[in-house]
Amino acid sequence: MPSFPAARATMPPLPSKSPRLKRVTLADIAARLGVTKVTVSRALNQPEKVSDVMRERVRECAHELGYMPNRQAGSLASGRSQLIALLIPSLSNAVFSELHRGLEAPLAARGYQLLIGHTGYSMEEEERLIETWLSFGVDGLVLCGSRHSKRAIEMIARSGCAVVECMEKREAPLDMAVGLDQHAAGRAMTEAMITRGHQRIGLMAARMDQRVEQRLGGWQSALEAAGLTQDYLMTTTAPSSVQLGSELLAEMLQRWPELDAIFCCNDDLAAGALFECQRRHIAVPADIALAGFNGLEMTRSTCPPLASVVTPRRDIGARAAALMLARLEGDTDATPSGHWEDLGFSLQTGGSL
Amino acid sequence: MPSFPAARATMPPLPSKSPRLKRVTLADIAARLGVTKVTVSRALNQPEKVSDVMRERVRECAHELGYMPNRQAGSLASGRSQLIALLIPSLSNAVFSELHRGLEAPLAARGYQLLIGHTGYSMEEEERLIETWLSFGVDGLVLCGSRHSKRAIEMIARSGCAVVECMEKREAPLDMAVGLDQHAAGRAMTEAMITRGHQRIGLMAARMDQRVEQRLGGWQSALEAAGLTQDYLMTTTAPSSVQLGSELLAEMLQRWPELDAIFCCNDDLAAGALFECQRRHIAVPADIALAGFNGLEMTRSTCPPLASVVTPRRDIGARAAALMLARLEGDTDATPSGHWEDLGFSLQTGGSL
DNA sequence: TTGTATGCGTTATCAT
DNA sequence: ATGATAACGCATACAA
Repeated sequence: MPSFPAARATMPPLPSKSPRLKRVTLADIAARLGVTKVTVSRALNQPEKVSDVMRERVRECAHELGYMPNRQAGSLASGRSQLIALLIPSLSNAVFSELHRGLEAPLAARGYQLLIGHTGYSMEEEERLIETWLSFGVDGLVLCGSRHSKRAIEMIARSGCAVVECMEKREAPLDMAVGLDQHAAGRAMTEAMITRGHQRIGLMAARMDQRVEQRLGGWQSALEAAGLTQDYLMTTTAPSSVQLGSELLAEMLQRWPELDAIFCCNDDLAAGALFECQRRHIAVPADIALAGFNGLEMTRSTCPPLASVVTPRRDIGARAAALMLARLEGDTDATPSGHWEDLGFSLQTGGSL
Repeated sequence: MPSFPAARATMPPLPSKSPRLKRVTLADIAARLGVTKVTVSRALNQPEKVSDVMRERVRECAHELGYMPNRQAGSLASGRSQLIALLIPSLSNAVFSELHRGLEAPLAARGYQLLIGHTGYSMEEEERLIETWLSFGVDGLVLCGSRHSKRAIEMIARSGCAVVECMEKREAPLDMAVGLDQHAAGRAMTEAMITRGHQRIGLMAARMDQRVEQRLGGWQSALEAAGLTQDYLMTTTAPSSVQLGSELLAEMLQRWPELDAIFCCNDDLAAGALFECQRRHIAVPADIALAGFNGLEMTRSTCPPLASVVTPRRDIGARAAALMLARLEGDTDATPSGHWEDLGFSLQTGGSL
């Protein structure tokens, strides 16, 4: 692996940064225009409450001076920050970036800014982030999953902050919830495999977060209902990756050569398993069937395309945003505390079943 | 694609959320302890400046009351937010999540919180986000790339905010910069293909952001230097995806059946191209060689593993954090405005060359 | 339509 | 080691 040289340098003394000029504030504009700060504030934030000429003069002056509002001051005074924090387990998992996409547009449309925190699948880190964002005065919190530390729950309760819990079925949410039944999804995919005639169906799981455990439960109950063995179970708490999928496949085949299908608890694992099959010239699905979970874009392009459970993560984000907005904009009856929604899922059979 | 039912419900009128109790502030603790707010503030933030007993009494009381500091007020008063914003083009691109990983730990260790904004590869959106975060008083800004709107640059200059520009070589940065020479990287990979004996080397690119264009330039100059044709060029501004890689490969092979190698401007495209080759029973690299860019985890697991340019995005994040911290903590001589670093790259030859 | 007065919760500056 | 006072920049209630 050839490596290419790194370099570093510092440019000749550039014209040093202009000394941090004093911030332009409402008062500056007011002074320049011979009016009071209130008028300026109104001209900018409640334009209808001010005369047309005033409004224009203020705007022009603000632009000229390069005025930039100080939102900390604004939030402090008003008690509302227009900030909503989304806490996700992982940034690199496409599932969460799509959840984020679903949330962002509707929130932005109403003037809310979405903050992202990533917990690394740790409840402690989640607690830390909740504390951080609450102390920055977020108006709302969007969490993943249903398990949170006791202290996190207390802090949230005390703050009175709106909360939507995402991704799982959650019949008694902290506040509101949108998700899908991960257990049912795991069961449905397993049943689909059984329907296709597979009998020795293994399960491969990594990370073992809350949702993976629910999927695993679904796999178990489907097998149990069909009177099939639940012995072919390979789990690890290591982070999921494509490479890990290849490794786990190798290990499972060695331990249980009789396997005729493997349900991988996410698409990365499934892809890795598929690649390993290609390396070993094991035909998928003729020799062994594979399925993943989430239905990421990639699963539709592999050779063959991977079966997967398609989860509506983008819709989940969109609904979470809607609930949050309804709550925040006072439409409180539409979204009482305790409200939850199950957005379902669908099966993509691909070519690997 | 079977679909599974969605459900929604609202639970029976739960014991309604306790009415947002008044926030616990420094003043509450002070009153309870018969001291002033200043003392309480000091006990919590500059423990050494207060007597041992006082410190303990304050801490205990704060805990008892469930005190949570209001950082908006703190920032407003102190002029520093301990907030640093990272603006990335895309959340779903693993390159940026790894950049983020590199940044986060060192910043968190010094008490800074990292904000993430995603621009969708749009300069306008970047400008909007810069405005937003500056108005929230961030102490630092980490940007991707070297092209920013005029207004964005003005706002940054006026704010006096510290800036690190990431990912590209940048010899005259706004403030500081860390990256790699994308042109050189594109050229090096192309040269590696030439060295392997390939003569008709195509390039496949999507999204066409700043860095992709630089890689393309590298490809061109390598071909030019070797006296090879630059005709086999297929670009689209559509977002990159694995599926798109498959489609573009199909189109390129139809147009130029003589191609013996394709340099894909990122790993997703390369993976899609590889899968399409598998579908068509085109041997890689015997019939056609493939290479990607970035060296994502996945490239090491495909069959065969993909050649790729490995970029040190995590290190870039770490260096960016170090520069930012040095600047913010007053160690200003170590990181004068104009400072830049090239962290280099390496080639992973995989099995697809 | 505009202005006055006050408060948001904290930190900074000087004192004591 | 602790306190008094004054910012920080803006929004809100109420008044004119």
